[in-house]
Amino acid sequence: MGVTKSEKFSEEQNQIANISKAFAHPARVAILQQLFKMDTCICGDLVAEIGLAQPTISQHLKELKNLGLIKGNVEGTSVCYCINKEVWETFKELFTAFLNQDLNSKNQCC
Amino acid sequence: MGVTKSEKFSEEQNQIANISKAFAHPARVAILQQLFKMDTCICGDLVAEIGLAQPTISQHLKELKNLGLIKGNVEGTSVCYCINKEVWETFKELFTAFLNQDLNSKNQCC
DNA sequence: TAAGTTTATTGCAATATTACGATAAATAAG
DNA sequence: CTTATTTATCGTAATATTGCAATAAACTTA
Repeated sequence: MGVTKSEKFSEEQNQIANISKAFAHPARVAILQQLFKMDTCICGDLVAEIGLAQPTISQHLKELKNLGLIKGNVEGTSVCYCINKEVWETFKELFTAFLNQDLNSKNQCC
Repeated sequence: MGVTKSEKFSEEQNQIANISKAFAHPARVAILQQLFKMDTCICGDLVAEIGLAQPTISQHLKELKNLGLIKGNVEGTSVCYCINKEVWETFKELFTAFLNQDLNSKNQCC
């Protein structure tokens, strides 16, 4: 118990759930928005921008990186993070298809 | 500790995170897909369709209902669930905007 | 009213997530 | 080499999520 039974679901369903998990915390949403917004990649600036402790931000960055949504590049003592465009596009298509499902018009019990 | 610090984030960031949470479990993704797919609203059929126990499905349905994504309608001893179109559309727009953010082209450190 | 059907709720166990202090690791500057 | 700067990792505490057996609640039918 307490474990998601992934094997009961399709590949697509699990993928949507996994990507959603990445978006399921406002700090990670904020990090992604910052990476989109800044014209230069940010690093520890995220710690200042978002009001959470450095280890917490580092942990969120790790999750986004593990999923493949962002890439990290070491520059001296600091690390520069960017959106991984290819992965973002792939995820976007998967998600857009899910969001744009057609509702059968007969479907009206409530 | 262990509590998401929602107050540090914008309304929009929290909204995206909350909607994402609803999508962050394959069983809920499967439930939503079924509700879209069936031409008649389903109810306990979800328990048969998805291979989880009845209380578990009931709990997932409750979460989706609390968020406003689905509506439930009692019909005799059974309950018929449907997508809440208006809420789905609202969430879709919010999400689509998030997914379609523009990447600044100068943003190339990695 | 009694029995059957369907869904919701309760209670609990297992696991996952979030947060951060302490500290390690890596590099840069002096 | 020493010190400062920046980021990652470890360890741990608090909380949230997932899953289901047991049971309650609501309704139907006999």
